[in-house]
Amino acid sequence: MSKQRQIILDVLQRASVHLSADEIYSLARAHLKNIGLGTVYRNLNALCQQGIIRKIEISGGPDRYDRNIEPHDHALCVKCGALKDCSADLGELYDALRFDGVEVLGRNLLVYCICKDCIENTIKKVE
Amino acid sequence: MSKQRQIILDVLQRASVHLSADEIYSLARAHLKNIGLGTVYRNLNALCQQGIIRKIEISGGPDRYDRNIEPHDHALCVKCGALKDCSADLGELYDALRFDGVEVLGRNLLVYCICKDCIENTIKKVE
DNA sequence: ATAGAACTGAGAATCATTATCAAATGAGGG
DNA sequence: CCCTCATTTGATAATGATTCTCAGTTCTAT
Repeated sequence: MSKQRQIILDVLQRASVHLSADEIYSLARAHLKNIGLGTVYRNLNALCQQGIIRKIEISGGPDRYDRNIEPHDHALCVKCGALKDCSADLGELYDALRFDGVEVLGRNLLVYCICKDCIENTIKKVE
Repeated sequence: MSKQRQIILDVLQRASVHLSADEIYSLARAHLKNIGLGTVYRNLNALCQQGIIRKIEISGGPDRYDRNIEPHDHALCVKCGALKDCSADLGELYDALRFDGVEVLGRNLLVYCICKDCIENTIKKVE
């Protein structure tokens, strides 16, 4: 575990939202001014492979990284970009796939939504 | 509906699998030899916006396009890349989100799997 | 026919990510 | 301590998918 990898992991542990590689790079630079963006990607991938963190693939945008490796899903606010954890029960779908002879490995579920805050702000504007 | 857009739509209607923009481009060129890749993207996006086709965003690969606009999900075989339709029931998750004041707009669900054919081929190799 | 709008093909630009590679770092054995 | 060898780094080039730009072409409606 190199100094760089430790810093990247610290940044992720401390983050309250799911960060993109570029955001992690910026935050890491505050601790190690000439860390390279390539190093950030390299270590994020390594940490994913080791199962220490998890990559959340957002279509139409950069991937984000999540320190919570428990299986869970995400809801993306299309207005403000906030990414919130949530959890779907896909047991029935998995069973159906297995019944067809398919081996299920994992999933990537993104729910597009408008979050509570954005809805409230819209209402305020209309008033 | 320009000639180009009609060709692109025909290609999609005729396809038995979900094609990427590049694959659609290749197939369209068989009908109109100097159609541009930009035109393909432009029309695919227009058709999506009109709700005539649907974009399936595959993390870590090019987007695919689907003429089936009914809400449904997809299972991707990580061995052979085959993309199969499937359908999850996310009613409970949607209800939970709505209960929290979130407006649900849609979703993108991709199940990673190993398809029946790939499993059978692996067994044959081992034998 | 003709003006204006919409669309095209070609290629440049963009963005996220990965690959490359010489230099820096680190751990273990003498 | 110093040397060796492997790992990792930072900088930068390369890649791949997609979007943008723009001059030229094709519709459309009068």
